[in-house]
Amino acid sequence: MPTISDVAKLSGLSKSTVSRVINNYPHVSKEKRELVEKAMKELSYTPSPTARRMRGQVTTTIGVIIPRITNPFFSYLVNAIEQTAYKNGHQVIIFQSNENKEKEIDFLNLLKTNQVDGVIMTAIENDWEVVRSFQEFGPILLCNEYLNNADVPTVRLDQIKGAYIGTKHLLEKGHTKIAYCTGGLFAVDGKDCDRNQGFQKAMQEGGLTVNPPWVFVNKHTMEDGKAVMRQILDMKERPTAVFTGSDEVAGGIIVEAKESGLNIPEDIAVIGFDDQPLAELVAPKLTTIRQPVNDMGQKAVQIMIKMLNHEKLEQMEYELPIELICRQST
Amino acid sequence: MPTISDVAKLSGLSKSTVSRVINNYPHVSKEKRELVEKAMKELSYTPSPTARRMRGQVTTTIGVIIPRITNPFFSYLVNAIEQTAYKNGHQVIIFQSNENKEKEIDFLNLLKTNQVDGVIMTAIENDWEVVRSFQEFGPILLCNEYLNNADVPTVRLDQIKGAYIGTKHLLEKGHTKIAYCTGGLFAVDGKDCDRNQGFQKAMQEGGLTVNPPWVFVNKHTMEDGKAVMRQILDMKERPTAVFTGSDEVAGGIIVEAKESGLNIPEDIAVIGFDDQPLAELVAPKLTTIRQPVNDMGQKAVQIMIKMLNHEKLEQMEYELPIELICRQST
DNA sequence: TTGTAAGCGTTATCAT
DNA sequence: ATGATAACGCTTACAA
Repeated sequence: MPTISDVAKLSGLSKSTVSRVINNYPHVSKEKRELVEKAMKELSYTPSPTARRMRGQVTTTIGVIIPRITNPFFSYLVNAIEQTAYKNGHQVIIFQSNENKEKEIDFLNLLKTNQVDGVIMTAIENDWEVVRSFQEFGPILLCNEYLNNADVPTVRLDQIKGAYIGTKHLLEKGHTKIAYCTGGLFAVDGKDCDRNQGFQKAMQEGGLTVNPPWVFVNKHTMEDGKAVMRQILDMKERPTAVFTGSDEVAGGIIVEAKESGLNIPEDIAVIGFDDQPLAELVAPKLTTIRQPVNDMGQKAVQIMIKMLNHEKLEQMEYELPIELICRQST
Repeated sequence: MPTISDVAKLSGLSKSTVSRVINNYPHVSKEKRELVEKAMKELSYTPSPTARRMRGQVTTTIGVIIPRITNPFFSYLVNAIEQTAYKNGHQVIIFQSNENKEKEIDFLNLLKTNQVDGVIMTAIENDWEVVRSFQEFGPILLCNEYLNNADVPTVRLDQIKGAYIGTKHLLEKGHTKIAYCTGGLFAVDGKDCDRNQGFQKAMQEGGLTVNPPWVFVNKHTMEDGKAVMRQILDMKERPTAVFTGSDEVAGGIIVEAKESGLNIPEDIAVIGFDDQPLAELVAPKLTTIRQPVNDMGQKAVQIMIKMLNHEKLEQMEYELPIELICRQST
């Protein structure tokens, strides 16, 4: 690989001048500039980002932390982030935390060592106190995930509303025995907590109380969904509807229910969350809460870029709309 | 951020000794080593990978080029690659080419500038002659995608066989009017070409000829699948079975067929490729060709690591098994 | 066993 | 307008 010195030598000028051309500084004569450009072309020279980074300038790489890429919600979110970043000349590095605290720390360390210039977190595994301490090494932005009293810029949806309208919809269909699946626990901070609240609010308004055996926590995958349905089948008193925290789980529930000869939505209604492509694929098609992933990814990158440029943000929280998509599973 | 000099100062030793401890060189006295370790801990020091990279050693970052992350086949493949790499202390950077030649070149340039130490390509957009030229900047490995006469290490499946057993299966079910969907073109090099061959071989053996209007090229997504089905519906003479190059396309075909009141597999049989999770979700469940994504990802990383270490490879081509998963759509 | 010093490819500072 | 030089944080001959 040719270096800046090679270009300098070939063009008969100094490294400084070459550097000035590269970073197009104002005070370089047209004559010399052309000389340098010719030499660069001739050697097909590319500046070394490593060296530049060492020198302490470039801020072009964005790290994105996701739980797992095989969850379509996140693959679509990452896709939106990557596309937007690329258009703006930024590179994206994707990290899977696999819901693992240590791995998350490993990745945040890349911020510390300047491997990435900023981090977009779509989920948080460690306590906020731990994550916060990394803010001194570079900007951190929350996207999708959020904390209720945190001092971080956040791009989020109104999860309370999401769970609320979903549950309300089940109530309107006449259900009174409603089960609830969440990806998190039933009482924590942030996104999942808000969904729990939205669910409980709707239940209360309907004059219903939450039945603990019908609450399933830590459910993420299609397999989890199948397992949930098997548990429900074993119950003496079964719910007539299930609210889930993800389309994948909902899909698993539907597949297993049909396997056991149940009809959907007659015997059991199911509502998903995300509006993933599979929602249209499964039969019956899935009623679900649509999250505007593309907009969320775009917005997140736009804000991250502002943060990297040390621009002031107008707001700390950007909230995007969420809506019910009514199909056939309810 | 503390540097190696800070550690040296605090421990009262030289940078060299600290460096020796970091890279655990043999000849350091236990005494000094402990001194250094204590200082490192005290400062919570992390060596700067940027500086190390500049010095020209570290080879720990692997780039992976995929067409799009929202295709489950690739998200699962990337997942396997990432997990394996992480276990071996390697970092993975994911690039979406979006089937775009320029973007692919942009990413290969990271190899040139030492941003990544090796590249795993799961698809190739540019001509091999172009890609090959990047080999001088670091190891390139083909995974999933392949070329028939190329001098690159490759981890691949027997695509001829895959298409062959799929088509054969349709023949055995008594079909004679078989349509064919591919992600590529109907006559190129590599993976898709082999599938075409497998398809044609089975057709010939069944005494059938390929009907051009029933060949659909460049089909990738569920939407593409729906469009294909709509085209088929408009035909005077319709095929009774469709072989597709991906479960997503097959899913789209099934959804659209059901929408139009057709029964599957009675009116039209559909066979997918990949065995993605959606294969179990769609009704009827999808008959498909399983590709061992996990094994493929694992193997690819293992070989890439060998290449990075300049170890000699026993073979240039590693072929993994492929099998028919028979469900209800045929 | 340990330390000194040069060098990796840039850019910023200070002269000229 | 241009050039010499130091500095970024690390590794590695070479010396001691």
